[in-house]
Amino acid sequence: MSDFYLFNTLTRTKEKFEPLEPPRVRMYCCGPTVYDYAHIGNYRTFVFSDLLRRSLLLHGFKVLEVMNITDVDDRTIDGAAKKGLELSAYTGPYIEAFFEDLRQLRIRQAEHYPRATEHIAEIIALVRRLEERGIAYRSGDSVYYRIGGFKNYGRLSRLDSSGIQAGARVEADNYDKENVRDFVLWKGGRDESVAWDSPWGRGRPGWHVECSAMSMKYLGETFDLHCGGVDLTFPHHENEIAQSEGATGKPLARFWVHAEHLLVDGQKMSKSLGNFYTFRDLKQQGHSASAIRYLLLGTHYRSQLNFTTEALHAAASAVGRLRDFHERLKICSPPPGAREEPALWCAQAFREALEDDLSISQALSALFDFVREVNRLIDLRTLSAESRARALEELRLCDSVLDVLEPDREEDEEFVRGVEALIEERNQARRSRDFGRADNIRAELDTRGVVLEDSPQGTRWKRKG
RNA sequence: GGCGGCGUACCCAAGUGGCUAAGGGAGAGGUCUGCAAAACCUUUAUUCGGCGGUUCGAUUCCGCCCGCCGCCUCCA
Repeated sequence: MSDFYLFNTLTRTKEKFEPLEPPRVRMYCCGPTVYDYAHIGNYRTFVFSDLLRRSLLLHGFKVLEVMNITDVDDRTIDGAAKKGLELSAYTGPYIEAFFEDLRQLRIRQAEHYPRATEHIAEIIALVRRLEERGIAYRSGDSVYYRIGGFKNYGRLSRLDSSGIQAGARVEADNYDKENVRDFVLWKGGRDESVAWDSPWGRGRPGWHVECSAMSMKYLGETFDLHCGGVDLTFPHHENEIAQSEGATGKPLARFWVHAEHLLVDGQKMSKSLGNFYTFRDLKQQGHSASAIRYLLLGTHYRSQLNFTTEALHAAASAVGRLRDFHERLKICSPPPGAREEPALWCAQAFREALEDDLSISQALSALFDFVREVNRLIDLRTLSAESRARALEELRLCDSVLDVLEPDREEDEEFVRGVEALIEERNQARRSRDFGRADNIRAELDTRGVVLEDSPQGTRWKRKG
């Protein structure tokens, strides 16, 4: 079997990836904070983790994936307070919306989606463990992590203390801490409605600690890989390492993999610039989920991805090309006696590209070379039945990662009957050489968003765009 | 101030110390078609931000400059 390589943020090099207990890969991905609808920048990261997951599967690994749902933090608490809702009543709809977006974007489900609010006991246990080791200390009503007690602090992000201090924004409550760089594990004494009992009084968990507690619960003290957006490298992942390794004395994850940011029209997405989009916004503008998926998938994960309307249209066209090819391959009738084409493969090159640090451009290049070649053979009518079957299998393998071939929506029966009735009427007109009538029907269907394709095998139709 | 990334055709985007600088989109011409669509063929970078250097040879390595972007305590 070939090897699988990934760029490891810990070493800043591309390394051979091997799980601790092959073939099972245990991975943890930082998920959403459910204070609002997730935006396309978030989905860039989640599509990346989906690509990683599917590439691991294509390679032959088994995957156990955990993605956390952060349902308690300042933003969710503020949001709930503003609307006068209980925290869970506020976050619930956003959690549902998140899963619906994942479904439409065809991001495969992780095995577990633990929520912070459902793991308070585990979080408290972890903080106690850190206390016992002398790494956590109490100050006021809160508990903090003592950076000085963990010698590897800064190893992942490669930020030294001077760098951190030079650019530091000063936190409002830093006077509670022994050192500005210390971070909070348990926030107490805020007299908020959102609080749990703990050995330190009522309070709530700090941001980073949930991931340490939950990854440990579902994946063990050491697992294979941890991924998320680049901005999480510091402080979130650095702090996760400090918490987990501080408590266990064992490495947290062997590989850290980070997805670069998405830009919109060349700039960081922000509400003030007016270039802030949720997945729902884009759907509303008429863009298909598969085009969005393809666009998010198509740029290497360690490069910034510039999201533009033009690129979205290009992605839609590329998906259309693959789908047209798939349909054409399914219906083409191989002539008897055609020779098997030995050169007809692409899945291996596709897979090998992905095994090389998810080189998606190379993978797509191999796929499209294949599409052109097979189309050519179909045109020449030299594609054998065996080659056709193999080509379909090759395409299926590639699509097990891309997942863009299936149509985005279920057609409702009434619409389909209407379209098919008009197609039949048009074909009668064509048989009687009434081309004016035939063209009128084509135009009518066009206004309904339907494009026709006449072929020796009959008339096919598809949705425009 | 510290750390890091990027700049390849009209757009997106791979890649390599020298063999025709992938692939997708868009445009142009052609084949096919009643018309279309799809598909195929041809075509669009003697050139890889600029200037130097190393080298027989650099887009690829080194230096400087210009431009863009990110991180440096709660942002994917």
